[in-house]
Amino acid sequence: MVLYVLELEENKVRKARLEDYMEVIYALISLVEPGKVTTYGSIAKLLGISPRLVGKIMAANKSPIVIPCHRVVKSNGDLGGYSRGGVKIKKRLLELEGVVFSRGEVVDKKCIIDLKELLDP
DNA sequence: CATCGAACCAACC
DNA sequence: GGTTGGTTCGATG
Repeated sequence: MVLYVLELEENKVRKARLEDYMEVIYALISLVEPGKVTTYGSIAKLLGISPRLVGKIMAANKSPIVIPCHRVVKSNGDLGGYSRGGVKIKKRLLELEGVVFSRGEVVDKKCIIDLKELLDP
C-alpha cells in the first residue's frame, strides 16, 4: 500500500515516514467496532511495515479519545501497551466496550478481527 | 502452553 | 552503524 511517497516537486521518490502512515492507520482503526479489537500485525501487513512501527505510531497518537488506539492488541491476545495511562486503563476501556477477556490479561480470540477480513466483504 | 531467538523498519543516538 | 520500540512467527521442551 503506502510504501513510498512521491515527491512531485523534486521529481523523486522517498521512503515513507511514520507521519505518512498515521492517517491511514488511524482511519483503519476507526473501522473496528466497539467490542472488537485488531492486531498490530494485521495493520502492519496491510501497510507493508513492521508491527513494531505500528506500535510506535499508536504511541504518537495525539487524540486518544477520537482515535480508538486501545482497540489494537498483540496477535496472541496480549494487550500490548498503552502510553496514555498504561495497560490497566487500556483493559478497562476494552471491557467497557464489551471485549471479553480470558484468564486475566488476555483478549478472547473471538473478539480479535483481522483488518483484511474487515476490508474485503 | 511457555520460552527463545531471529526478523521486523523507521527513528534516534 | 548500533539500538530501540504499545510485535511476530517458527522452533523447541
